[in-house]
Amino acid sequence: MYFSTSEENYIKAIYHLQKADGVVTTNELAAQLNTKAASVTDMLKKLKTKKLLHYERYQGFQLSTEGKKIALTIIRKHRLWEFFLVDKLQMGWDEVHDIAEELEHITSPLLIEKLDAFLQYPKFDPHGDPIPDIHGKMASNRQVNLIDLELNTPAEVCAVGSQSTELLELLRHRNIIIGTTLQVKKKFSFDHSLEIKTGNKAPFTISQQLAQTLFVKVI
Amino acid sequence: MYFSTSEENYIKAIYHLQKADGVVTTNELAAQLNTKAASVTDMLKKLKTKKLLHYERYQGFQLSTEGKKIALTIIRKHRLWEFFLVDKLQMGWDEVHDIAEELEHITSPLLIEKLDAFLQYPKFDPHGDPIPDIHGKMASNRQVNLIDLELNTPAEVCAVGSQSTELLELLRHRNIIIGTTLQVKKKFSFDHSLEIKTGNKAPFTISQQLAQTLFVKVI
DNA sequence: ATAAAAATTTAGATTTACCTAAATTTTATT
DNA sequence: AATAAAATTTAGGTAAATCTAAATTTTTAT
Repeated sequence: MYFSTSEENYIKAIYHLQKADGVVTTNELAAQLNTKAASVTDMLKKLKTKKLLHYERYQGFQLSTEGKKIALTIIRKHRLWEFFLVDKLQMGWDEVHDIAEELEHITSPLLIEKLDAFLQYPKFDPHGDPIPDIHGKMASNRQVNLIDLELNTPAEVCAVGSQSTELLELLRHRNIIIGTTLQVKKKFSFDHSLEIKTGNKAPFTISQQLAQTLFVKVI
Repeated sequence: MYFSTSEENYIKAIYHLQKADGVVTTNELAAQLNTKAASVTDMLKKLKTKKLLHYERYQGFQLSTEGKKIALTIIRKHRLWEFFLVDKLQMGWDEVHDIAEELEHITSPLLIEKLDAFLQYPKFDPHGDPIPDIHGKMASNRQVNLIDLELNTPAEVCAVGSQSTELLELLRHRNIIIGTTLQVKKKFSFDHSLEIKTGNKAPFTISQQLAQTLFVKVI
């Protein structure tokens, strides 16, 4: 089945958002794609008829198994191209994203397998994100300190740096447990505090001290 | 200025056709692009307002200087990617064209300069066609025997293999002189005769013997 | 529990790049 | 030179992916 560039961009964006929030909402997706909610609704209907999406109006949505499979092939292409651009063409890791956004829509599967072989089957892209293999399997993510987590990157809390009761009390208060999914929305350089978002709730702020004791894996 | 994939495909096709025929006609371009004459007319108007084309209705058309410049950047990208696919990814020279048709529309100029450097500034693509440099300059084409000229590739007659009066008489009859622009439209394996087209005229057939005495440069 | 606010969907337009069919212009032929 | 044929353009329409504005549904807050 053929997918347009626009369809592919929606599939990929839904994949990333549902990793963070479980279920995705129309406005959230519209914001992610810099488009309007009405346009999103149109595309959701289209993806539903193509059986890529579980969607009931007003109820949020998620990719189907087939949809996730498509998402992973696109992410695979994106990350392989990023690796190529940095490793072979000597570009900076910070200047390759937009180019890879275009390259990921090139259709030939043979091209991607040849590229993967040429690059010697890299496991991580230049940002540290794992590259799915041809079957969609990928290494689990590197564990990073919350302080180092990139903005708007969904991650899962996987370890804490201490077991002090004070820390655990604070975490309980913030509703953070091992396995909680979150993103950093802002970094304030004045005091290195972070604005955090978990699930669909309103963002809140945590201190540098707290962030330094938390370890996360990018999802 | 931004050009859509479709605009770029038209520009490139016009460039190749005008190399062969001097001036391009609507039906010719429609045939080349597998589309309809009416669609071509629409696009011609658009390219004219963008000042890429000299066009008066019913009178044929040609790229402007600016249009040619754009065409050369697209051809540059196409041929560099073909070189990459064959030289680095080990693909066959016969399986890279369609992939390069997609890759040539990737927009980043930095990408292309980095790619050119990575490939060590190749002068010819895997089909023997010269690769324009960043300024649009390219080596003159390799001289090949007409028998070996690829289908639908505009070429210019640049030498004959003998000066016999019989040959010259035949050439005069066929209206072929040094500098004549032609394309091979068909190859008949039964007797190795070729169907040839020059300018806007109806195609005609020439024998294997005649083709073997003619040398051409791809334009 | 209900009204206000927020989120989502529907309705109806717009732009790009196509198309078919009809009209027009050019070219070829008698 | 007139007319038939071929080429080209115009007119009007379609599908994809957007948009704005209005209507609907869900959520939130009193």
